Amino acid sequence: MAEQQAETTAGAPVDFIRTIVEEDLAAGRHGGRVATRFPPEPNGYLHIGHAKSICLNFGVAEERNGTCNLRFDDTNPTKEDVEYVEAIKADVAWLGFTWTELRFASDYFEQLYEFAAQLIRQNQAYVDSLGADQIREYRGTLTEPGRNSPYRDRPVDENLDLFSRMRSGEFPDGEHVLRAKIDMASPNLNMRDPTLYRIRHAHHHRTGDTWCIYPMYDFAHPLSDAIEHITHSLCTLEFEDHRPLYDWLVANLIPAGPAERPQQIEFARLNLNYTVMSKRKLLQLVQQGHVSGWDDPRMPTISGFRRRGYTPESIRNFCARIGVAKKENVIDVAQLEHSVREDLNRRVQRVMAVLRPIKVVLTNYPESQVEEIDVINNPEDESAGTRKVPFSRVLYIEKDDFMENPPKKFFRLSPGSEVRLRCAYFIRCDEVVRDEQGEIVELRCTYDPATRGGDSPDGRRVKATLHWVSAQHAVPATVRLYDRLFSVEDPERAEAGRSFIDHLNPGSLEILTGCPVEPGLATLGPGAQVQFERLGYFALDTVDSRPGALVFNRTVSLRDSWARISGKHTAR
RNA sequence: UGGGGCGUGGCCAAGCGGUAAGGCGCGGGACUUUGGAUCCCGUAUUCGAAGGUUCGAAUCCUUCCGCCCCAGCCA
Repeated sequence: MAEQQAETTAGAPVDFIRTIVEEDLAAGRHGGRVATRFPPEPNGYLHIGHAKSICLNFGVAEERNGTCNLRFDDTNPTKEDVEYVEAIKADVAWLGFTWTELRFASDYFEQLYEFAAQLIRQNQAYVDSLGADQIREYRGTLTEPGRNSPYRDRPVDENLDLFSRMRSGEFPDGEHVLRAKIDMASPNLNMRDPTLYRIRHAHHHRTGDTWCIYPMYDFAHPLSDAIEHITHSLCTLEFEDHRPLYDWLVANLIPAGPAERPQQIEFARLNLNYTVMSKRKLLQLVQQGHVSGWDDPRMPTISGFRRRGYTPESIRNFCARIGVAKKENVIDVAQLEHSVREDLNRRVQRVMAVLRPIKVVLTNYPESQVEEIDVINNPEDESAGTRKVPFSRVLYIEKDDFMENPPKKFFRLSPGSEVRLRCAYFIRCDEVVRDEQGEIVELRCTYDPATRGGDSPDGRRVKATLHWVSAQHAVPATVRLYDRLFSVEDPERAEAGRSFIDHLNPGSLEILTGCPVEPGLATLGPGAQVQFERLGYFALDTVDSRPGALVFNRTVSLRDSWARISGKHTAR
C-alpha cells in the first residue's frame, strides 16, 4: 500500500506529454522504448525557451530510462555556422544533460536523397520547374484551393533524371525544386504539394561543397526521426499543421507499422515578459550593439543567464515549475527570479560589499586599532562556518542606510538612532558632516564596546542591521547592476511605427565603480557566486574580471520589502 | 470567409461526471544579528458566454464569443 502510493506519486505523469508517453508504454508500443531528441538549428544561441524544450526532451527520456539525442537540424547552410553548434553543445551540457547520440541532419543527406528518389519512384514526388513566385500563385490562398503545376505529371523517369541532375549541380539556384505530390486542394496549405528539396549552391559548415541540393525541414525532420528510431517527436505548436505531412512521409517511406512510427506531439513554447525570444530579434540586439553579445547578462539566452550568475539547477527548477501544456503563455520573470534566489539562497556565501558608500567615523574607537570580526558565512547552512573580517575606526556603509529626516517606517541609521553593524557592534549617529555644497560626506558615530559580536548584554534591541566595510581594508570593485532589458511587458506587441527596439530599457545596465568590498573577495575566481548581504546575489564576471580588478554582475536583487514600503522600485 | 489549435484567479497550472490541487505574485501576521530566509493565514461560490443532458457539470451535448498559428525554394 505504502509502496504502491510511493510508486504512483513518483511515477505520476505531470503533463499531457508524459501522460501520452505513459499510455504508449502501457500499450506496449515501440517495444517499451522511449526515444526523444532535441533538434536545434545551429543558426543562433539557445535561449530560455529552448531550455524548456531541453528539459522536456531530456527529462522524459531520463524518467523512462530512454534515450535523447542532440540533433542539429542543419538543412539550411546559408544561415548556419559551427560557432553555433559549439555554443549549443556547451549550453546543453551546462544545463546538466547528456545526449545519447550527437547527430546532424546532414549525416543523413545521402539517405534522405534515397528517400526522395523512392518517393519519385512511387509517383509521390515530382520535379517542378515553376519559379518561386509562380509556385506561390499556384498554391492558392487560405480560402481558395490551389492549382496543379503544369509539371505535376512529369513521368517518373524524367523526374528521376532531373532530380539526379539537380544533385550533380547542373542547374542554378531556383531552377527546379522537388515537390511531394499530395493535394493542391487540401484545406491544409502544408499538404498542397510541399517543397521537399531546393537547389542551393552554398557551402555547408559540415558537408562543405558535397551538396548543392538541400532537404527542407518538413522532409528532413520526420525521416531523421525515423532513422534514429525516435518514439516521441516533441515540438512547438506552430508545427501542428505540419503533422499530417510528417505522418504522410513516414507512412509512405518507413516500413514500420503505425504503432511503431515516430509520433509528433506539440506543446506551447515559453514566452517571458519584459524580453524578446525570437532568434531573429536576439540577433538584431547583438548586431546593432544594444547588448555586448549573445552572452550579455541581460540576454534571455542560456549563455546570458550563465554569465549573469544563474545556476543550471535554477533554470531546470523553473522549467519544472512552469509546466508543459498547449495554452499560449507568458511567464512572469518574477517566477524565474524566484527560482534563482531559492537556489542561491541555500548554497552561496554571504559577503559584505557597499555599492554607494558613505563614510562612518567611530569617534570613540581607537585610531590605529583593527579587530578581526567573526562573520557568519551562510545562515542557511551552519556548516559554512564563519570568516574573519577586519573592522576599524573608519568604515563605509550604504548611503541609503542613512536618513537625516527619517519617515516613521525607516529603521536604519539616522541622527540619534542606534543600529547594529552586522556581526560587529551597535553604533549611534551623533553628527552629520557636510561639504560646502551641503552634501553629506561623513557620519560621526560612537560604538558601544559592550556589544561586540552584535548583541547587547543589557538586552537592548535595535531594529536594523547594516552591512559595512572597513575603509582601510576595502578592496575596490566594479559592480554591474542589471535590470530588465525592456521597459514594457510585451516589447513585441505590434504598434504602429514602433519596433521592439524602441522599448529597450535605458536603465538596464548601471555600472558602479570603486565599490568597497571586504578584502576576502580579492581571491575569488571567475564565475564565483556570492550574496552581498542585504543587496542581492552577484557573480564575478567570467570575461571582464581580473585578479586586481574585480567585476561583479548582479544576478538578482534580494527581495526588498523596504523598497515596497518606501515606493522606491529601483532595487539597490 | 478555409484549415489547425487554445480558453480554469494578476501570471503559470492540476483537474477528465461527484461538488475548484499546487507554484509565482499580492495582502496580513509570527520570527529574525540580511526590512533576506523561514513559518503561518488570506487571496476563483466559480472554470470565455448562453442554453441543454444529469440527482449532480470546469468536466458530456449545442450554439455563440475571444485569442493564437498556416499562403518560405526558413526552421
